[in-house]
Parts: sequence; C-alpha cells; structure tokens
Amino acid sequence: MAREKIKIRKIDNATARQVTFSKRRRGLFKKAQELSILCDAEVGLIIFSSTGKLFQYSSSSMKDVIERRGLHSKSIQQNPDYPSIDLQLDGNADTARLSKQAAELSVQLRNMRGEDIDKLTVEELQKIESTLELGLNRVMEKKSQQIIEQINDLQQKGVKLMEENARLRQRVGMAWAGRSATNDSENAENTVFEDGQSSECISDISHLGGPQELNENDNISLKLGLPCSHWK
Amino acid sequence: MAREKIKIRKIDNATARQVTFSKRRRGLFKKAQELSILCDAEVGLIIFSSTGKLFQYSSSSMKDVIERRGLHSKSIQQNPDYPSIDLQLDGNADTARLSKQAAELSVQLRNMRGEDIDKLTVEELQKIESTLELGLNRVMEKKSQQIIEQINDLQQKGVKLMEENARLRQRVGMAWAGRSATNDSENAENTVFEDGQSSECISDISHLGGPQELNENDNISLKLGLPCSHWK
DNA sequence: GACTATTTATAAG
DNA sequence: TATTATAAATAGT
Repeated sequence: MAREKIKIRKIDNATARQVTFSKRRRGLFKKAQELSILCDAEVGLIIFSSTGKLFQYSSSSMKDVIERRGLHSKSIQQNPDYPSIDLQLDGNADTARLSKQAAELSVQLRNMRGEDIDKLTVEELQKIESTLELGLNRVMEKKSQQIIEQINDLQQKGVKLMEENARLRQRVGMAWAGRSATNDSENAENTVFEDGQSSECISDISHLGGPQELNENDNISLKLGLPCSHWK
Repeated sequence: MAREKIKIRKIDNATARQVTFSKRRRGLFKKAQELSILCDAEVGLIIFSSTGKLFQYSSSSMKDVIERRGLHSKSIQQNPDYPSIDLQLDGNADTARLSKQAAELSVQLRNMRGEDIDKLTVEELQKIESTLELGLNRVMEKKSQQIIEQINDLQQKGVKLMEENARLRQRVGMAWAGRSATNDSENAENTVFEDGQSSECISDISHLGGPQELNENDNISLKLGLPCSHWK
C-alpha cells in the first residue's frame, strides 16, 4: 500500500521484515482499538513476532476476553463426548459443575439474543419469544417509569427554584430599593436579577406543564416516542 | 477513511454501527492475516460484537495462541499487580471466577426477563430493551421460517400421498373390477377409496396452494397471526 | 524516525 | 450488495 504493491508472502529480508512488522503491528493495534470504540465491541489481539516476542492489545482486559471466548466455545461446543480441554484438566467437581452451569446460562442468554437458534424447535422458539415479550414489556415499562420520575423530579425542582427565585428577586428588589440611595457599587453583579431575561426563563419552566399532568403513562410515553405494541 | 473523516467515538446509529462493524472487522482480519504472513508472526484476534457475537481469527489455532500467551504472561510478569494470571491456573481461583461469572450471567438473564430491574438506569434499560428487541425479531423470524418449512414439508408430503393414493385407487379399482365377479367381502374396507369424500379431501390439500407460493414470509406470517411490529 | 507516491480501507450514498 | 470519493496505511527512500 505504498510506493509499490507487494505480494502477501513472507518477507525474506530480515531487516525489512522487522520494519514492516513494527509498522503493521502499530497499524493493526490502532485499527483494533478503533473498532472497539466505534462499534462498542470487545477486542483482544495477540501477536507473537517471529523472534517470539509477545505484543497484545485488549479493549478491556485480555483475561476477560479470553475467558469470554472460552465460555462461547463451550456453549456453542461440539458434543458432550468431548468435555473440552478445560474440564478435562481440572479434576474439581465444583469447577465442572459451575462451568456447566455457566455454559447453560450462556446458551440461554445467547438464545435470548437470537443467536444459535437455528436448531431449535418451534415450541422452544415460542417459549423464548414469550419470555422476550414479557421481559421487553417489563423493561420498557420500567424505563418509562424512570423517565417520568426524572421529568417529575426535574419539574418539581424547577417549580421550587422558580419560587425561590421569585422570593430572591423580591428580596433583592427590596434591598435594591433600600440601597439605591447609598448607590453601593459592590452589588453591581446582582443586577442580573433585575433584567427581563430572568423572568422569562422562569415562565418557560411552567410552560412545560405541572407535575400533576405527568402521571398518565400513555401521554408521556407517546411524547417519548416509545412503541406501544409490546405493552400489557 | 472515506467520504468524510469521522471521530473515533461510539457510533450512535445502531444500523450504521453494525455496517461499520462488519466492514472494519473484515478489514482487521485481513490485516491480521497479512501481518502473520508477511512477518512470519503468530496472530490471534478475538472480537465480540456489541450484540455478543464472537468472531475470531488465528494464524495457527486460537488455543495455541492463548496458551502461548499464558506461558509468556506467567514467565515474564511476576508483577503482584497482576496476580490474576497465576490464579487463572489455580483450581480454587477458577472456581471463584466461574462462580462470579455464573452470577453475572444469571443477573443478565434475569434482567432480560424483566426481573430485578428497579435499580437500573434509563441507559441500562435502553440497552436491555434494544437487545430484547433484536432477540425477539430474530426468534420470531426463525420461528416463522420453521413453521413455513413445516407447512411446506407437510404439503409436499400431502401431494405425494395424493399421488400415491391416486395410483392405489387406480390399482384397487382395477382389482375391484377384476374381482367384482368374485364379490370378495375381505375387500369391503377398501371401498372408502371409491367414495367422493376421499377425492374432496385430496383436492383440499391442493387448494392450500403449492409449496412454491409459501416462500413469501409476509403472507404466511399474516396467516399465522404473528405480530409484525418487531420485524426487521 | 520522517517523507511521499501509492495502495488500501472505508464512509456515505 | 456495489460504487466511489476520500481518508488512512504503508513500501520504499
């Protein structure tokens, strides 16, 4: 990808090979990192140079990536006749049991994500579908509740601030009136409370509607653009 | 690296993210392979998509690469900051790790079912919701495929049976004609093939339409009463 | 390492 | 999926 196109085959010259290795290794690490960030992916990259030196990059921790991969391999795994290297090596029954449990959980989770479902029967798929719909309903409803709560909180705070603000303006106004004879320059920065801008901001908050109007889920949910098709 | 320069930060649009993920993943795998060939390096690359799907490339075998890395880490890093590497190979720590992993998987699974979600943030709920919707779409589509396949199979079998039936009727009819002179009472039950009812059932099967018409998902799915709102 | 002429990767349509 | 204008990577210096 430069001055000259090259064939993808082992570089004979050892020096040139080392130089290319350094350059391309850096490029590969950069690309790996970009992929993990751009696409929210978990990436692990392990490189051994021809001299045996180890280079590695991981978006999280290499240990986690390798473990996660192990779990995948196990859950997708071939057939129970080959209880996988890991299980053969540890003679610990606890470990074997936990490993099996984790693998089963992983399968369930993957199926819930719609992965590895090719071999499932219609009945199994139907069961998963029902679980997904139930879960989706619950999660969406909870999300809506949380959002509504947040909006209510914010609006209540807004109302309180508005009231507080009104009180403060009144006091400042009184103080101003009281001090206007003395013409105290130290209060210059407080004049911001006197301009019309401040009042407009306050009235904007009340325009959003009082908290009492927000207890009807449907209205808010429609405003939030949440799909209704899954709702109970 | 194209029409427009992009900032390296998570791509918000899920579709765009998926597209970029596919392209860059392929690019990364290609570069990894080129490095291994050009520079005679051993390379292992593990990628988990944001949806949890595993992709991996290895110049030799991933198992070998990971094991080799384990040896390196062990011999080079006796740094107490990284005690996990040694513990990985320890049976007890393995148990603890698996236990933790199983617990985490269990939490994820419960959350997917809409359980224990009271304390989650809106962002976390949104992520779960997206995963559920994706999974639901996949499961529903797969279920529809399976059902359609089954229907097609049944119809094909029906057609074959119908043909077989017709052949048999013909032969029986011939036999009947041949034996009518003998008036053999043992053949009484076979007379069902002679009545009109049988013919009507056969023609009903063909009324459902040939298998070739059933490859259009939408039509069948509507007949199955499957909701469409989640479909891709 | 720095410098380009090129090749390659890829973002957007 | 294929295309294409542009950004990025990189082979040779």
